[in-house]
Amino acid sequence: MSINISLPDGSIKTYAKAVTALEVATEISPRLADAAICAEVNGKLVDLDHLIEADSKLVLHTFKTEPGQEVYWHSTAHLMAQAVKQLYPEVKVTIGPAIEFGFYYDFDRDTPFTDDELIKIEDRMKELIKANHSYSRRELSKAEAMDIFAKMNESYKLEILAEIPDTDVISTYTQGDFIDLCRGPHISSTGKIKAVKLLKTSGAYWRGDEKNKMLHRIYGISFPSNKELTEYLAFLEEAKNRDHRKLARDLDLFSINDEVGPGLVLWHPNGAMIRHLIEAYWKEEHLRKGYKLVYTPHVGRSKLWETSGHLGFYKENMYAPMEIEEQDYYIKPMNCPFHIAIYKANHHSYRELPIRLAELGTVYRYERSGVLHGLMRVRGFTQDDAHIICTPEQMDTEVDKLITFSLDMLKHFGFKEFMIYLSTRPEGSVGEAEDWDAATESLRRSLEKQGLDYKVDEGGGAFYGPKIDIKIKDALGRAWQCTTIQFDFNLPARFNMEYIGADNTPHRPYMIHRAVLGSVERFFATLLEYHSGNLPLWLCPTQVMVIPITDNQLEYANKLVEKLQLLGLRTEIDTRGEKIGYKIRDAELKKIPFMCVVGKNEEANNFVTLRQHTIGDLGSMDFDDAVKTIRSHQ
RNA sequence: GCCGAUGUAGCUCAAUGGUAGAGCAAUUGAUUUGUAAUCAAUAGGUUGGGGGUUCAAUUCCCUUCAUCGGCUCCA
Repeated sequence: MSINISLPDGSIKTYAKAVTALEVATEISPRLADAAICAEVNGKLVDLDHLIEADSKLVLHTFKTEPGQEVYWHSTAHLMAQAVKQLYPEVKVTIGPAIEFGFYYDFDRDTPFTDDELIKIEDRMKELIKANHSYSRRELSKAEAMDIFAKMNESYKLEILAEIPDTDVISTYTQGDFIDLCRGPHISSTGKIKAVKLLKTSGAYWRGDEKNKMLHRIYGISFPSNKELTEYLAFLEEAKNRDHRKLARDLDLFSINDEVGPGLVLWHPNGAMIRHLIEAYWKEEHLRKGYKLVYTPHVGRSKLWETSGHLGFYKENMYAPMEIEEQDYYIKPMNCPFHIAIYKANHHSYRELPIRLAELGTVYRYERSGVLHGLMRVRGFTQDDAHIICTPEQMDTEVDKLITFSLDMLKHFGFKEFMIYLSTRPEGSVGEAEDWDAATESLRRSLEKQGLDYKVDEGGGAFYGPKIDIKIKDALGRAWQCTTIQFDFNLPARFNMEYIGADNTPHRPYMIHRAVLGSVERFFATLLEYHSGNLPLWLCPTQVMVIPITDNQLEYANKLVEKLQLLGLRTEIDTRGEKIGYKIRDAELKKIPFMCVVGKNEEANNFVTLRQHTIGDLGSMDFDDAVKTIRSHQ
């Protein structure tokens, strides 16, 4: 009897008896065997020393694949736990998974880990790497496992074990003197970890629930080479420079003032100009796509929020009411009830639908103090909100249009990569099953029809309807949610929304709640970080800086400014008595896309010398060519 | 909210119990400059707020506010 092992390239290797994944790898190439982290046999991740006893499909994972990275980091987490247990035996271990970048491990101990302790732990890890302990898997019964961890007094492991069905195979992994309950797989030995760095500590609740005990978490990362670690640390440094909060200070875009209040944004002239340009474009596009713009108040009577249900399910995010003439008014956390009120101000025939109401609606939500973050998470923000009210027959077309519209708009701002999620019905939802199904299928159909890659988040929808979320990936690989397209089966019923059908009887319309940018604040922050502050020309508050070399060119320079401004180019002039290098440096640091340098030569020939941000001197040319060059970047 | 760190001039940062400093920015003056920083002078502070210990607090303690990093990712 022979065993056939098929590899991803289509080739098949035949063996007379059972072989390990590592043996197969070694046969292919010693380098692969060295780089291999784990194996995938018939879709199941296993250790490299896993014995293959029947015909199988085999994939070998290195650090270059996602499963490979995950296993590598997970094994490093075990290594860290080993180091911690050696240094601080009284600490109890809990869990330590791999995450998107690196890993963490949560420990139960009275005091947090200090920076000095982190260094000690890292040093111990390096010693353990040198010792090159192998990770060995052992399968055992639940009772045996309970016995082992009870003796070690590892109560969290016992808690985890207690939840595993008795019939499941339990496995432990041991390296050196450290044993951990773990499904695996793992790398073959600690020596495979070449570069490791512990990054930060933090508090984290046991199982993420704030009712549970707070544990102490250590985050870290590891790589198969020092070079990769150095590159990763440089990448973190780069991320810091791109942080929208830093860019906002450098470019004077916005600030958040202690006296005004946390999470409340002050838009400075430069930031406000960019915002204005975003909003103007947004409005124009919406009008072009058949939306009607509306404006609604910032507060509404408690009755409205009772009807909408927000006082029931959203109260903890709402601010305390203010009393006006013995009536409670709430500042709005959402725009929907107002848009519905506009819809309901008139009777509607099916002939009028779809109705698309759009508003840049500013809302206020209570966010817990610990979660505020620059413009990404604030307490007062403006949603680019719209509500589409349509008949069931129109639903498909509307969803289809929405997805196209959203992606087109995001692309216009320079974004290229998107992550799309379809979230389906959660438990405890409201609305009819057939409505949910119809809406979910409509969303799915549109995604399929447009050939878009998407992930399904089963049960991840809002309680009132299924949704599509589009997240933007920035240059550093971080994802930010922008677009959300959500069906709502709650509010139309609560507000008793209707239209008169062709049959002359009232019908309940479908309502789609959507935001393309998400919120202007978050979108602005994402945009800044994505472009590293080098915004597309059409969004720059100052597009051209005119730089006269000496005061003798002031008149010529001022005329130039006037001409550029007349053409609609946002132009400033730097008349300070500084040297040209100084003024250029200043304009470069402010990330102004174009500089017009004018001296006596330019004046004599009626020329300008153009310089482009980050590119440099573009040479002398006449005015029209300069404008043409600038506009070519529009 | 919880855990930890931080809070000194507009910005970036010094000063470990004994009169709070620097660079950049700002203001003034000189310089009129050719592609990423000209020189000099001046001004700028209740060291986040409040309380305490001390002869003396930016420094030690308490409290409060804010900022930063975390708090879903199943052994």
